[in-house]
Amino acid sequence: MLDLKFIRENVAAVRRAAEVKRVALDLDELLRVDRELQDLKGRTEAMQAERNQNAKLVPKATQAERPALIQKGKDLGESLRALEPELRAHEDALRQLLLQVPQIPHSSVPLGQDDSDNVELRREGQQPVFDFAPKDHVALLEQHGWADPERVAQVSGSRSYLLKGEGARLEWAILTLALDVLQERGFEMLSTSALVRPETFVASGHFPGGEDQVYKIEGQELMLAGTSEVPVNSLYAGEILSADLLPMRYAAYSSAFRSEAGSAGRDVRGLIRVHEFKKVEQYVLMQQGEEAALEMFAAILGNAEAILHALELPYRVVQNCTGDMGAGKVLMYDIEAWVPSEGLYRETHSCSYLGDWQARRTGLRYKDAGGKIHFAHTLNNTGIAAPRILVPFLENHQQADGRIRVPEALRPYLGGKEVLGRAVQG
RNA sequence: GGAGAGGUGUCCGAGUGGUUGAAGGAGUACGCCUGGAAAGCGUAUGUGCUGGCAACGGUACCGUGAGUUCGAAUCUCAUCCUCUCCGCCA
Repeated sequence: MLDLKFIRENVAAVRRAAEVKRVALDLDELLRVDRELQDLKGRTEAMQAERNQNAKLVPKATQAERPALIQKGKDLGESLRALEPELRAHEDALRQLLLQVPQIPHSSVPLGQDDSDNVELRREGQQPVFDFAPKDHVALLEQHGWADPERVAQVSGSRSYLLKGEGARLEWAILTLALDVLQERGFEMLSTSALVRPETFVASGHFPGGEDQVYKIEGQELMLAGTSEVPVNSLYAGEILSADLLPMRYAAYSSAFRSEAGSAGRDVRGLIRVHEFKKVEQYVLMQQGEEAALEMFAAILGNAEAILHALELPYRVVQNCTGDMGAGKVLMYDIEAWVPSEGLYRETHSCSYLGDWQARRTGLRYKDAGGKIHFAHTLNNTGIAAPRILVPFLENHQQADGRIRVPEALRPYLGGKEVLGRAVQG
């Protein structure tokens, strides 16, 4: 959501943002509804003023004067009621339109239609060179007995996963390592529920638009969040925080649920795209100010990179183009880790700066030292998402015998083991 | 799931139909006092929209939504949440 005044005064910029982000927005309709609502409100408030004045006269009036005043009050009430449906319709319409208004992208964002227009910024780490035929992660899981896809499908359907033994411990170890890295860097751990109210999705910006990606709980007004960004974003909804509490930096752990409606048959095999996964999300609430925000953006990007470094995974950093960045975002970079079996990089992290777009929806403000009130700015980035991270992890660290080398930084989390799994010949 | 109590400003807390945006206290800010500080004293201290250069107005908001009324924080209904007790339970 953007400031209505800003929209009025920057029509061209908003129009362009919607265009390059490929957001369907009838800006002219918005402006029209806004003008009409202003007019309606003016008339309503004038009548309310008159009604209030009139009502104040009643107790002072003599018995003889009262009936006339009360009648006048009734008439005013009648007129107000008559105006109400139109007023409400305009308010609703404006709110709906405002929810569709995209954030203005940062000047550095490349123009583009979709993820094929994203721009690679840099590559880090060495892609492994194997002197044997490398296996894909599904084969590796199978070799070590760490997964059981057929039985899981019977229990939970497709796009569900199960990890066993060392495989399960490995997932746990990686999550814990990520949490430790973030904690060292000043992030407070949150363990959050994925079960949230529908309005929190509106506040985060996932609604309207992402409804079919979300699981709804039958018979309850609760839904399952696809990221802890949703509950954390709404944690301070409606509050005016003291500025000295900011920035708030959270490493929020939760399960994440995604229906994957519309992903058709993509990535059904293995651990890339599952309905329920575990994620540590970096979430930052801070004061406004682009310079500081961009520094924070770099910091949370750096945190994710530190985690990948610790896991010794080759990756690249990609800047998302306007068409692939989401309506609410000012700036967005993805981190993609190298997946040898596919010979390409796959997204493991997604780093975003939203300006005050999210906080306006959430109603999250803070009071600065001078007593002025501003909307907070929000940023988020994946800390680590499992099991997807296991895909590059297993594949990059496989050895000729199929066993998995454990990077040094991860060994303390796995009882000091340097290698996982059982070897097979040939 | 059953029974009861309650949700008011940054916080505590008064307020059961009329001039209450809301007593009182705490906190905070500024000033006075003081060698300095504390205490004390004085003043100020909600948000959105809207009118105005401004001073200052108008309007809405006392969990949320609907209703009754000339007029609602105060009455009615629904709903969400919190607390206590019972039940169940990882």
